[in-house]
Amino acid sequence: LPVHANTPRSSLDLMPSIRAIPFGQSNDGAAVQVLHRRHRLQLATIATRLSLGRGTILYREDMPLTSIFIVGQGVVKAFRDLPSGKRRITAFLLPEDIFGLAENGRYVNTAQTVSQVTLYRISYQQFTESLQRDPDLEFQLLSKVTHALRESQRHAIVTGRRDAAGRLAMFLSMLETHVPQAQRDDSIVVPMSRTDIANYLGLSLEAVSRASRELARKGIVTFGGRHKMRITDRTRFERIVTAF
Amino acid sequence: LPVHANTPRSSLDLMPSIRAIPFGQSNDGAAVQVLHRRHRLQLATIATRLSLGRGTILYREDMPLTSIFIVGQGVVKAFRDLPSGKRRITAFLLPEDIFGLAENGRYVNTAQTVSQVTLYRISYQQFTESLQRDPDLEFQLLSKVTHALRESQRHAIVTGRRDAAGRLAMFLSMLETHVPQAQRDDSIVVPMSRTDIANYLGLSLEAVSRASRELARKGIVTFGGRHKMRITDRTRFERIVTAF
DNA sequence: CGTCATTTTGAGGTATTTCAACGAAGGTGG
DNA sequence: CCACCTTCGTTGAAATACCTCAAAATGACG
Repeated sequence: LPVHANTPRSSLDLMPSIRAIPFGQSNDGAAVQVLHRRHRLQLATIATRLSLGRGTILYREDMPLTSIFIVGQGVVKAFRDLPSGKRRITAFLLPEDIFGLAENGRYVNTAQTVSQVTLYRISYQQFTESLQRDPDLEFQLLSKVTHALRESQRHAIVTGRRDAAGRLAMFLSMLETHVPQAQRDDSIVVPMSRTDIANYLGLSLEAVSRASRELARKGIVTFGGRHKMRITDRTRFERIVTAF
Repeated sequence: LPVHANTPRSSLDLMPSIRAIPFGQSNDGAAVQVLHRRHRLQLATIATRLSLGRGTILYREDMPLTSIFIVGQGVVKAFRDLPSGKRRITAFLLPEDIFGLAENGRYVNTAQTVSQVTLYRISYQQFTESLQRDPDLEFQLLSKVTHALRESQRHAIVTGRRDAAGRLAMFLSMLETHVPQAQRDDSIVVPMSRTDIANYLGLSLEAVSRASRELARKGIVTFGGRHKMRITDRTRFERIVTAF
């Protein structure tokens, strides 16, 4: 499945900064902030760059932990499939996020690319060795995991809302803040499918579809295709996001 | 409000191990595992021991970060009050958990004691200094925050269930695993109120009450007062916990 | 042993889930 | 470049489960 898998490299330009690092004996998640230049350089020397197509599985739940990953471009989803057949996406990993959360040496989620993605893969062993050699790097990682924890709590609060439209609005608001927007206009890129959004928000696909239509019908947002949207009534949009 | 506030101490016996440490520029949560003996000793020298009654507010959302806390005995809840008036408990902090999650120098949740509690308070500044001096301690903390992240994801999955009885069963199951059980019999201590449980599970108080009654009526559990319960049909209990 | 807070119970309202089927979009191969 | 096929998304209607409101009952505390 890996399309490209180059050997370790040292080009700083190609090694992205890190936003989040859930890892180690347990965990996954999305984190934040940027590593210092020298940390990036250090990690670049032990990272393998990957370019992967949409839908590629990086690892599955319960598989032995072998590597952690850093997102360069694109979006990855981390999810768990429940006995009922339902799927719960625990986090979307965006550029600069680091992921590969594990527990007792096994990944706790399944990771799959949502779009064409550029990734940096680092063997877990080498990663931990780097951490032990560099306390500063470790502190950066700690900050990132902490941030991921905050994000996870936020996620729990969003899914606690009763109204589908409100949950969707909060999700779109989060996209606007966190997803790199290449656009010059004020449109927001929605890289994931409606199904993915439903699995993230804890709603049925139909509920997400209806909520989208509802926001559009009320003139609050406009969709330009399924992966691009624009907020046309910021006031009412914020009111919905906040009103809970 | 603090009932007792002794000066810093160095008694290792009285300084509990740490289970979770969400802290720093952002974050809160519950974590896991135990610090090494010498770490506990080190923290004990800078910690202040507190003995607090039920319902004591330790800090409020948006207040400036001044200290982090470690639970010795008892239970603390971390929550956010939403504009609608609803309250969402993001985590229960149990013995050995460390908490005081903040973001941009301000606590992200409000922390309040659920029962009579013994706490260790450490000034944030001294805490970070200890971390910088001791990379091992920092690594332990990283492990704990990572664990807290896993717990938060688990919480999100629990609240994603549709059925109240199932959510309650998962909650009770979690209590059985994590809450110190002084009892010699197989009964489970439920330190928090039904209202707290409702706020944690994202249900109404009435729904929790009805779910409790439902489990009891079916003979799956038995309640001995509101704060003690016993699982009388382990098979069906596990079936409910797992069936989702 | 009385008061206050918490919990239980009942009845009705509402939003989402389900089930089913149609429609649109994206990808592949001829 | 078009047709076909598969996946994804939209729509409609009924069922379910929780929420809300209101009131009684239970338990905690002093």
